[in-house]
Amino acid sequence: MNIHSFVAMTPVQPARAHTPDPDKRTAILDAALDLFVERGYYGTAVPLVAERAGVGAGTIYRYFKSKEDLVNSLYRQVKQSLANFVLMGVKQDVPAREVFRQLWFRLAEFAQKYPKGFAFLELHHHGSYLDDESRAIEARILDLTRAFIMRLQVEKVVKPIAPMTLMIIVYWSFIGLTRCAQEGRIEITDEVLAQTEQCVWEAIRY
Amino acid sequence: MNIHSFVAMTPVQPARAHTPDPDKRTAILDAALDLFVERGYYGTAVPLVAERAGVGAGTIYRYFKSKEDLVNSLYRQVKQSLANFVLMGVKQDVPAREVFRQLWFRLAEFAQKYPKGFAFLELHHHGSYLDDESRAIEARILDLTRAFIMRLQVEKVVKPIAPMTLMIIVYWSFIGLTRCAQEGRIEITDEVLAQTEQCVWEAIRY
Amino acid sequence: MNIHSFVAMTPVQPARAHTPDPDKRTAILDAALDLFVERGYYGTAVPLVAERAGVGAGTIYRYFKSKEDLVNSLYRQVKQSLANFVLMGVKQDVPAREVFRQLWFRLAEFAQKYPKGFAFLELHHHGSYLDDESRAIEARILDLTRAFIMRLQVEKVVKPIAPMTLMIIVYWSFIGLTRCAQEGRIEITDEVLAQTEQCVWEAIRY
Amino acid sequence: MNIHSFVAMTPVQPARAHTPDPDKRTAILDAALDLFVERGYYGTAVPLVAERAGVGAGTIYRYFKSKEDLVNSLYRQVKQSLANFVLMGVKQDVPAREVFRQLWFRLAEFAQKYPKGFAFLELHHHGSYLDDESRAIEARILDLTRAFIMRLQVEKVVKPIAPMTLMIIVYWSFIGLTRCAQEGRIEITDEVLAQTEQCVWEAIRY
DNA sequence: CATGAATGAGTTTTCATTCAT
DNA sequence: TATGAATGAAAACTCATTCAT
Repeated sequence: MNIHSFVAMTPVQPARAHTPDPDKRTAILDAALDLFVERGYYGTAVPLVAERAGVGAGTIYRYFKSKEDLVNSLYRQVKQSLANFVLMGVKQDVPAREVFRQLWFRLAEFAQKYPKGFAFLELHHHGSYLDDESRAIEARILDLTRAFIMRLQVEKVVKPIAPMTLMIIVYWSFIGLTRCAQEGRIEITDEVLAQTEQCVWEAIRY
Repeated sequence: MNIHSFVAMTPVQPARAHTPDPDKRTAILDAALDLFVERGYYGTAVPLVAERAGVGAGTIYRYFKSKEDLVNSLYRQVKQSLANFVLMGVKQDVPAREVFRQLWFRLAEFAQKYPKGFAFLELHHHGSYLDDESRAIEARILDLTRAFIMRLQVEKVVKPIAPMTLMIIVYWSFIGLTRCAQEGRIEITDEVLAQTEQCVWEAIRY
Repeated sequence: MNIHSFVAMTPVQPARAHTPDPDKRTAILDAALDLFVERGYYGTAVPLVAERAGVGAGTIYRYFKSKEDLVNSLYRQVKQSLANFVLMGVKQDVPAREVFRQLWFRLAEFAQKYPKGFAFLELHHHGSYLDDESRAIEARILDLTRAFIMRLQVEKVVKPIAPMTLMIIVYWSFIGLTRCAQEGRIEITDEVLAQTEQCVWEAIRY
Repeated sequence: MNIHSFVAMTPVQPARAHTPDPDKRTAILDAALDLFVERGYYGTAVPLVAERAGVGAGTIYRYFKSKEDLVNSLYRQVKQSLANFVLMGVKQDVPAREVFRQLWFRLAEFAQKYPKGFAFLELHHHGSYLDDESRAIEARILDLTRAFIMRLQVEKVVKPIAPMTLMIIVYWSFIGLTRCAQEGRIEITDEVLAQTEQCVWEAIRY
């Protein structure tokens, strides 16, 4: 069970006429995810990805234009998966406090189910190789989230300051949590999760 | 004006008998800081650092044993500078709320004065090349901070939950802020800074 | 015609599954042998070996882990070939004097057929880069030779002194001969060979 | 007590107007001898020679044109010292057998007194860097030795074959002895020395 | 004169990408 | 179409030599 089995359910991957074997593409993405998280982008040799994926080195280049294209494709898929997973799991017809709680725990569920996927999104210094399309996806997700926050602001349940600021506090607190957990500094128990959720809510609530 | 002009005022750098030209050493560290932030550690070739520093490629190896030694020296200097800057600028004989405010704005002042230095500390997945000494410095700073939080907990001004959790919320919110500012997503005005400080305080206060 | 055409007939080279082109491996070994003899190990750059072998520089590293691995592989093959060639060509059911003569001329035949191979074995100060396996091969050959000498001593046909001493006189006299021939100081004719064989025999005979 | 204190007694070093400090020159040669024997020519960095000699790196280039010039100067001095030492210690008005014994033990005495000097002469693959002058010295010594052998041949005490051949047997047997001693394969006791002298004499005697 | 910091050409080695099979 | 052996450009690092002091 891997993130791409989830990814596969989403309409993210654009149909590329010349790549007739989606299983092989998925195998390559899975292998790349594992290795990028373990060893970093620059520390991962393409032939190694091929070997782990069980394909020839040249085959990778039938599915991806370059190593950079591979990492960008991966980034897009995982980012989109995260957004889908979180947003699709939230019932909106409940009080704002409850919606927030759901979002937080949905985020936690994703990070727990697909730790490598989440780690990949936040662990690296993506800046140097992300392309415009990847940045566009990020921007779209950001817009969705901003819209949601603004709705809460209209309802006067969260503070009337720049939505971006509120998002940063919530999301980066969560990232800090997972990062520290990865490095073994803390363990993310249900209790910790509940406590931090409460803290962060108090940070943003009206 | 660069972080090392600040670093130079602190007694951080261990005297290395065989490197008699501190200017050149500083020039190399400055160039490395710029480039590591721009392109990442693995994305930065040593000759490029040399060129930007205005020295020959071989010269780097007169001041640093290896590229890894260079990045670790840089990490230690900046990390220590940050700790010194923040802790030395805080008056302790004031209410806890005020101490927290001072810490936050001191952090912000550092990040504003030496944006690349702060970015460097948090932008990378340092894990793969930091050595024991660098980790020791990190641990020492962490301990200091934890001790401070526990004092606030005894005074019942912050929540009685794991100090690490509280630290994460505060510090990673700040990191998120600077990271987004770097990427041009927000601008860190005095107002934003005051608002976020207030939010984060509400997250951790008792 | 090169030493490796001989080597190829012997079961020396261990099967390396990941190197499916023995021709290319042989071409690299041949080029390395030429160059190491001409310019020494440290005087020979890897790309030069590649060029002479007619392959890319990177290709060398598909067949050998490192330059040191290359020189050790070469050393082992040549040393083993020499031992095989000499020992396999000697009939043992003849008088000791005759066995010695056969050994001497067999050695000479090898040195004449594969002058670079023989030169390589003795020309260098191998000490600094030979690994344990290479030394083990050397030790094994030494033991065989020592055993042979001790048999002659029991038969009272050679002097009853330390076998190592006798070996040194014989083998290093031969090495001196080939070295001087290489440097053009003498020419190794059949007559010279016969004369020296007689001299050396008189040195060690009882 | 080092070989160059001996060297100093010989008229070998040509007066070079621009090198006014023979002590410093000697210090450099001594350091180079030590290091070349320990680590080989290519394994020895010039600044290391300077450090061991207690001079600046640049100073070496006031006494020697280049690293190659340094190794050649060293080679010439040691080679000449060896020749002087051996030839000057031999009384000629005794029977040929006795002269040979004296030569052999004089050689041994040199190798024992100045092991590094002797090792340097024979340990390396000098071929790649020795210049014409060094080769000329070698040739001169060779001629002297050849003349001596031819006298013995006229007296019918050694075999009437090419003098070079006889020289090779004697000298390379001795080299083999010292080389094996260095590598720890044998120990050169007085007994071994006497035995080998006897063997080698029997090799060349009429 | 003597120095030793600085250099850049050269070293070994890696790896993203290609292309003959 | 899929492969993986081959490549060569580029990486980190070394060191003989120079030259400002």
